[in-house]
Amino acid sequence: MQEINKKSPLPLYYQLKESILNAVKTKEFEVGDRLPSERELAEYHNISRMTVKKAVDILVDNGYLIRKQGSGTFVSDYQQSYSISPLLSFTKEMEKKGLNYTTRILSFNKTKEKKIAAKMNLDPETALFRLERLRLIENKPFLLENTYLAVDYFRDLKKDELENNSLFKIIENKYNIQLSNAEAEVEAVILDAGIADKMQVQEGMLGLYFEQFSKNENAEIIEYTSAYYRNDNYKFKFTFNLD
Amino acid sequence: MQEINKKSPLPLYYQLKESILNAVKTKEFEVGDRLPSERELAEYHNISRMTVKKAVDILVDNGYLIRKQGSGTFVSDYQQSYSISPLLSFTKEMEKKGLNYTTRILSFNKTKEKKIAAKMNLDPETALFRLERLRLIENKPFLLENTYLAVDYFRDLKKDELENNSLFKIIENKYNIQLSNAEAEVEAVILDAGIADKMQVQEGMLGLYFEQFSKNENAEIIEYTSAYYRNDNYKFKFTFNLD
DNA sequence: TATTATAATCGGTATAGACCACATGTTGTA
DNA sequence: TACAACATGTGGTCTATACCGATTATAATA
Repeated sequence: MQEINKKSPLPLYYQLKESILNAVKTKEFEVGDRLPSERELAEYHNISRMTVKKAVDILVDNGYLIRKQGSGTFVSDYQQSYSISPLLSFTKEMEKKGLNYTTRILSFNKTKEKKIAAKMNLDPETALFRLERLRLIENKPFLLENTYLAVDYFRDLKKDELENNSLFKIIENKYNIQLSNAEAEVEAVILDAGIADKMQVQEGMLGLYFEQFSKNENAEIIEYTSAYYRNDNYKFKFTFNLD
Repeated sequence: MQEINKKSPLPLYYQLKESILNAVKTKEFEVGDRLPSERELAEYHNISRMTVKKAVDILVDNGYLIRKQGSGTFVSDYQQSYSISPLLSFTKEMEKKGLNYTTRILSFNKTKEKKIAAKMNLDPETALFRLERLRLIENKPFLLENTYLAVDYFRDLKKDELENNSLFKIIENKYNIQLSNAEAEVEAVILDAGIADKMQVQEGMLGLYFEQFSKNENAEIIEYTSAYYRNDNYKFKFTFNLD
């Protein structure tokens, strides 16, 4: 278990949280194991029990640990519900199904949009790349997506590399950013004229509106995508684990 | 603002949390308002600041309040559209978010429906339990779901145990079936008269239609649910891992 | 008047200690 | 042996206090 540095500017509870998390991930503490008691951890690291509690609180809240009063704190076997986002796996999913798919880049430019920056927990003045893509299956538009990336993370991003590579491969390989998880929200919408035109459907048709936030291991939002799906022909499908 | 009863068996932080939440809901504290400082709240209720902090922590975590160091704690405007993950257990999700929820069992009976059985990869003549539930958040209908279970797997399933327990808990604990994963599909729909009536919204409103197949470790479909979600107030949200 | 220091106030972190409720292992007794 | 009583260890709650860093209001200065 990693030591705690009292002279570090990082809060003690934060260091301890990371230390425990690390021990869980490296299997030093395995699923089902009982952690040292709060009092033991406090004594070991020479910090107060309340500080230990704060670190454990966070990990319990995030599902990594389970507390049992009178008994101890244990490593959880809870895994975040796993699912395949149609956005992420678009390429893979299409190949698996043997469908003809294409992606058209409608636009790629730098912008500054305060609302988007706020959603991404960035400074309102942050420069962003905006990538608008239309995805087609069997030559029929299926998905229209707007992706935003902070310029600071993605210097030298060029349109032509986006033409030929999956965005997620670029993020992970060229920029060496390890994406950890993503949150997504779906709602039903009526497609307005602008969207309907791009997707070659009639205005007023039903569609799905989708927002996705992809995060790195420090829970910083790396990528934000908003997208419209056609509601016919193909369904928005995903799977997730339950154990 | 509601007083705190030191003789109550309820924890002080819990009482204070409820008190603040109540004050927010009754507009005693309106969106954007600054709350009394932690020190003021502590003095007013004659409790320690750490206890106030714990109450505020929870409300900040649930999105009701926003803290600004050096400035104060404010009522958030985010609570209007809260995100709900339907994929995990509804019960668990609601408790985590600290929302008031109820489930009404509209009907529970045995049926034989060939189309449903076919979807579940069962013999068309298989007897099925059909469970119709209406789920409410803060007393507003949010989700109307129809769940089907094969009678063979769930002998002795009674309505009253469904009233008091999460279905997933019953499946796992009473019937000892380990659910492994699920597939889900979402599409946008217009709520027809029958559905809209049950959900207390106007006919013709937008909603989400959701189908879910839960499988055990042998990839047999144990549970099939079709559901309608209201498209306002709460968003359909989910998380997935990327690594 | 405009700017710059200073003070006051806010939440953020941390401590040491206290008592409670719950779970479990141990011990003494029937 | 079986059971009840007890001791112990665990997390749950709570206090009073302290100092830090960020923000804002106020006062001093140019």
